[in-house]
Amino acid sequence: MAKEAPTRRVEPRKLPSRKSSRERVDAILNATRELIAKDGLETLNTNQIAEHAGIPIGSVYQYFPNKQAIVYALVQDYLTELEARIEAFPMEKHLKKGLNHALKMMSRTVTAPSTFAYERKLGRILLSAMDLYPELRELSDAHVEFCADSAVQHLQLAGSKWSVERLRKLGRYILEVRRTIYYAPEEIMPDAIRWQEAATIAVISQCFED
Amino acid sequence: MAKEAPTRRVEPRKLPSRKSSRERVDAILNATRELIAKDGLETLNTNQIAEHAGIPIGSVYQYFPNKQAIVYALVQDYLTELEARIEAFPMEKHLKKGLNHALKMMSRTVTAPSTFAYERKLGRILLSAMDLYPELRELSDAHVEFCADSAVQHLQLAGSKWSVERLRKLGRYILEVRRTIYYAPEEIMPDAIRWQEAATIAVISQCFED
Amino acid sequence: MAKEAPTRRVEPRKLPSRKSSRERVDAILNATRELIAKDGLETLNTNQIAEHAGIPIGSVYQYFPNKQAIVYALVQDYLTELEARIEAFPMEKHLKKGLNHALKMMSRTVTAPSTFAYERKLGRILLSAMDLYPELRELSDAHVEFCADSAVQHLQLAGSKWSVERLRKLGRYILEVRRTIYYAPEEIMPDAIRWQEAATIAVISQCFED
Amino acid sequence: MAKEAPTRRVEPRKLPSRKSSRERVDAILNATRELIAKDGLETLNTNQIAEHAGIPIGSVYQYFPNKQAIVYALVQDYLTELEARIEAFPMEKHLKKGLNHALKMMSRTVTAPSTFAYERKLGRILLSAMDLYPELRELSDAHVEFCADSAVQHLQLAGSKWSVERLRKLGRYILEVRRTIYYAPEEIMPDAIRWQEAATIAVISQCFED
DNA sequence: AATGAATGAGGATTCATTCAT
DNA sequence: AATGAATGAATCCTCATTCAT
Repeated sequence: MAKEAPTRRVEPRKLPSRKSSRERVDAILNATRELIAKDGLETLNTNQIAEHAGIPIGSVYQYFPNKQAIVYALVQDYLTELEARIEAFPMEKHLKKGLNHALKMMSRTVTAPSTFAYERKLGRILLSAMDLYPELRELSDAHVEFCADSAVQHLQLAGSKWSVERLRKLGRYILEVRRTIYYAPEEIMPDAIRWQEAATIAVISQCFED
Repeated sequence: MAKEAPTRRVEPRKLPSRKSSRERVDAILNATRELIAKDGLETLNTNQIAEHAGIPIGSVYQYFPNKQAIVYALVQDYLTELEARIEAFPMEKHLKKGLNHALKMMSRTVTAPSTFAYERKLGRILLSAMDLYPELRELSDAHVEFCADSAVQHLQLAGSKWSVERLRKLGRYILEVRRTIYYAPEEIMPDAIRWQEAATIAVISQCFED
Repeated sequence: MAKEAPTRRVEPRKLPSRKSSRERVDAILNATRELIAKDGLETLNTNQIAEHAGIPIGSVYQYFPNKQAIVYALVQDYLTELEARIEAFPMEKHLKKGLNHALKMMSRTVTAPSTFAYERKLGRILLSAMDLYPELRELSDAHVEFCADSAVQHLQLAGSKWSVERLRKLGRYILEVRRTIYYAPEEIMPDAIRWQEAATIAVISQCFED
Repeated sequence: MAKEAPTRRVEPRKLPSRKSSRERVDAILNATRELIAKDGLETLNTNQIAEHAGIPIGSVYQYFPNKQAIVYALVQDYLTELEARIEAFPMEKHLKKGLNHALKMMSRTVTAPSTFAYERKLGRILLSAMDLYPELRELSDAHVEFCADSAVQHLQLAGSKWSVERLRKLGRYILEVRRTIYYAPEEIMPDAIRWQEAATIAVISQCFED
């Protein structure tokens, strides 16, 4: 019989305070980012991370209780950055120029991907990882909550008459649409951003029409 | 130094001819599908697959040279099915009722996901796997080629004046948009399909406007 | 605890009588010879032998009860051939031209290796195998007996006054000397045969001097 | 088709520095020596080695990258010892008492085997292993080079007029002759050493006569 | 008799994590 | 606190041999 895959604790063992601690945590995270971008998640291993980061394996476990926690922190960092962008978007300001302008700007700043290919590739992998690893589900869920809430606020502010429940659903779907762009390969990149804008607006527009 | 993760051979060891062989291959693949849908890819192991399929481990290796090859076959099956749907779409017939109608139908039949939650979940995992496991990259690339080619044909048939190169790019992007729906969670499902339709059409429409 | 390495039965399962049976046995043995000469004994496996011989694996087990028996038969063939050469040596005839001449001729015909490099290489491997695989010990022992007995006869005939026990020991040692030549690499080959002759005679001469 | 047997890496994973590391490496090597002398190479397995050495299997792999590397180290140790004996032989000193005396002493000290039966048995197995396992070929080749070079030096010093090429060949052949004694069974042992001496000298003498 | 798919015990190797120093 | 050698459960995969067809 297949056993249940147990979910392990993922909180960092301690919050690094000394400067060198913060540096070490960053070294670990960056090494992990590079290894994941290079070889994927399947072959990732902690000794490799320590070696690549130039840090003894014992010290890695000083900062992270286990391997999952490293990937967890990576995803957390990533989502936090996305959420910061959403939080910072000044919907009111843009609404003054009209709904269309507001939607266009929101699409450009909130849903647009990094302009750096490396970050896009990493983002793509991290998003995939959230689907494959149960440990990351809680982060994913919290992010979904955040984005949905935020969407409700923004869209109500913009004048949508949809119910909160429906707007939340729409927010969750927009989140998925936004992923599209992370999955877009390099080769189609200048165009893809514009198409992404069109797709986002087409979806969002729904809640102003019905 | 991080070594290159070697890519392993993934062709099935032999083409099963006897009836029971085909059955066994199916049993292996189905067991794997269920285990993946249940616990994800990380904890998947060959002994578990064999046990779940009710087949001795040695027999698993009679049909597949290694563990990766099983996942590879799964993804291959999955993509083949998607491609069959694309190939079967009768664009000409729908064009008679106008471009808008044709696009809507294409979006509904070609880019819409299975109506079965289990298949959507599995699809979502397999799509993620393509990003995380280097062994699957070649399958992913071939699928992208197929879809891009197909898009060029359909869109030219529908009257787009864009160059082949541009249409190919668009085709590749649409492929990514379609993924959106696989990543859409159950809870937003009836609505999401309609939004998906809107997003797809918004993107495709671009090539008829410029 | 390390278990005793069990010795398995090694008699051929049946004596092949039909022509095609004999051919099949030869095909198996020759395939094995080639594989051993190519990759050594460690990686030798029965499925590989069957494939290389163009014979189904099931049929291999019709003629040999197990893998060891194949190698056993190979060594047996090889030793039988060496023994035939010894048995055929006409010591009396050569003695007529004197002891020195007899020793020289014996060295040339009895202890000289095949002139074919492939056979020398195979011989070298088979001789090594006799040291490494307990299953072959009995063949090796019997061969030693045969050679020692034969040496006693030949050397007494040639006039040695040593005791039978001592001559037997000498015979066993000569057998080892003869191995030398099988271990001689290609590159030194024309000369090595002459040196081999000198070494053999030097050893044999001992029993006529004391 | 028979595939090429791949040669695996055989360098020790790390050079042990701590005292206990060196002890562990020795424990592994000695356990392996005993198991090989007892049961041969065919049935040797890593778990057995670990158990016999009183060391966890994981630790075995801390010092050796794979099973082959252990045998490789064993053979290397063995050949190094043989080479040390050759390097230490004071040909000049012995030449003062004449060529015959020098050759006799060289044969006695350089080409004679250990007086310990256990070591002879192990040596015999290791020498056989060099023929059977492709991984050991490079060690064998290097040893041949060393011995041939050394022979050239010694024999030139002793006054041989042969060309370097010819002396090298002779050196390689003497190496093979020396093996004889390792293959000599226990029962003929006191005598065999003397016969070995005679054989060696007979061969070496060739290069002073022509 | 001939076949070759099926079997599963056995063996090599990895790697997350610990803990003695 | 910092280290990195040590651990052994876990997992992949092989292959000699059998036996149903």
